[in-house]
Amino acid sequence: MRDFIERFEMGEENYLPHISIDCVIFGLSDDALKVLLLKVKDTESWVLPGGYVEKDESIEDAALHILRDRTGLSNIYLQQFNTTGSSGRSFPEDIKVICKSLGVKWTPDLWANKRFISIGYYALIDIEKCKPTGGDLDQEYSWIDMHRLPRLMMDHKDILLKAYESLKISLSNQPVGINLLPEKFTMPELQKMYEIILDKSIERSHFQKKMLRFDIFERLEERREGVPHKRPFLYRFDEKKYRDGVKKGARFDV
Amino acid sequence: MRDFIERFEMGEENYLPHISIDCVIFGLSDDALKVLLLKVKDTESWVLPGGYVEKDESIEDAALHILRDRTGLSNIYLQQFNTTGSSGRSFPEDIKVICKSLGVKWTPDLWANKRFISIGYYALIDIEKCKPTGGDLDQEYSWIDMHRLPRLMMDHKDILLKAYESLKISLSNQPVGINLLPEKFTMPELQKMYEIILDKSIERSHFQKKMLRFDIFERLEERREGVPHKRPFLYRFDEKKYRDGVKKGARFDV
DNA sequence: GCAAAAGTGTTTGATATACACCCATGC
DNA sequence: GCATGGGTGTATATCAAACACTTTTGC
Repeated sequence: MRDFIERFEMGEENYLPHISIDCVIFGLSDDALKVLLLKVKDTESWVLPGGYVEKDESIEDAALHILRDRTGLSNIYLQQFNTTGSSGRSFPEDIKVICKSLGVKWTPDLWANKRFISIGYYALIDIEKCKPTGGDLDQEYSWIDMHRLPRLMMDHKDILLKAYESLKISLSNQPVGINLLPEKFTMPELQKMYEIILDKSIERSHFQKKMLRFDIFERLEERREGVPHKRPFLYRFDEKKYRDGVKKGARFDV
Repeated sequence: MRDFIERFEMGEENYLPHISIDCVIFGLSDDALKVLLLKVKDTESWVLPGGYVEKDESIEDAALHILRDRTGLSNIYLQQFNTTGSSGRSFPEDIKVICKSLGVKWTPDLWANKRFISIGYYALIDIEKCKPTGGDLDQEYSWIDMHRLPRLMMDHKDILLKAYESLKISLSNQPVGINLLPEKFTMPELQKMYEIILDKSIERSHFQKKMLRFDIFERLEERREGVPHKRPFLYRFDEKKYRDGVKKGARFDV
């Protein structure tokens, strides 16, 4: 694991200047879409997990490193959604607060105070598989409901909302949402996922028929056990069938 | 108009380091989707119109400046589609060739040789309204058929293909294609635009019914004159109706 | 008159929507 | 037994796809 604070202090030598990576990590729990946020010590403000790009590292690898540090996961579904770079995009006052919380010396001419262009990625993960950590920063972290966001530093709320819009559009045309679920899932679970993210209710019978018509889910012999009422079948996403469908020009609109 | 060569020679002082903007400018002509490319003097290679970001300029403004310089147009439909930044993304040999064609001195430690992160924008324009110029570079330019691309320098072909994929996806869900047409257009013209870009034929009657059901086009009294055969009606895009439709959750899938 | 393109209508099958029915489970 | 959620079936409206018919224009 990289020692972030040490590298941060020598940021001018280690990182590409003026460029940052911000990650929006989505997960599902308690029937809600959640986002992993970090609390800045001694404040009531939160930030997105983020970092910088090493001079010999791709921007995607930089995002993957951030994700691995925060979630303990590799093999993550990752999607670049937006790069934001308005002309005066620098936040020296916020950086000051963050430096204080990290125990790092802040000066007015610190490299991190400069104007930054942020490359945004969102990740979709199965929250059960994830072991979140404060990373090297030993920060407080929390999975926070998309619809009950706290105050976020810098322009991270704008970035987060853009990620959410982007996710909704993707989910409407592609079955990316399966990355939020365990490998085996039921149709009601799949439906709930769509309903939560797209924020609308879907008719049960219609949903099942549509999904099965896509012909990208394999129904298993097993059923979900240990639940009340009738036990729903388990399904598994069939990557190959999906790719074949895409090749043939099939659509997966919800 | 900015003197690009002068600013390029002092690039280290004028621009954000390691960041470039590449623009894919799409237009329609001769029943084909075309892209504005610049020919590098004394070579058989082409490049995308591009540039760098001034230290006090937003990335979107940087793209708009490039577009204005190349097309003479402002008020352009502009869409950011991808940021590419693999770890070794530097092209000193290509930069050398480009410098030569610009009449600019090249050295191995030139700022432009360094690793660059490219922010990609595509623009949709009415090719008739456009007065393309080589810009300050006095380069040869050409509208080139998307399906007959020449050799492109650096990784510009990858960038171009990503822009095209992104355009196709957008066009499948949103009526962005109207930006490629004049203000007044006929249904057959609209249909042709979809057929060209999505690279598939669409049934005439079905297309008209679907488009009119969207309820975002206003049929005018006039018809397209000076054409053989029956004269088709002219239509105009109704921005307000479209926004209302989006608000109400209407879909515009083609 | 003829060919070609455009507007419109018709037919058939597929999908969307709403709802009904039965089944399995925990209490 | 009863409430609840899940699987499946049915009826109707809407839409997709293919095609036919009519109109309008240039030649």
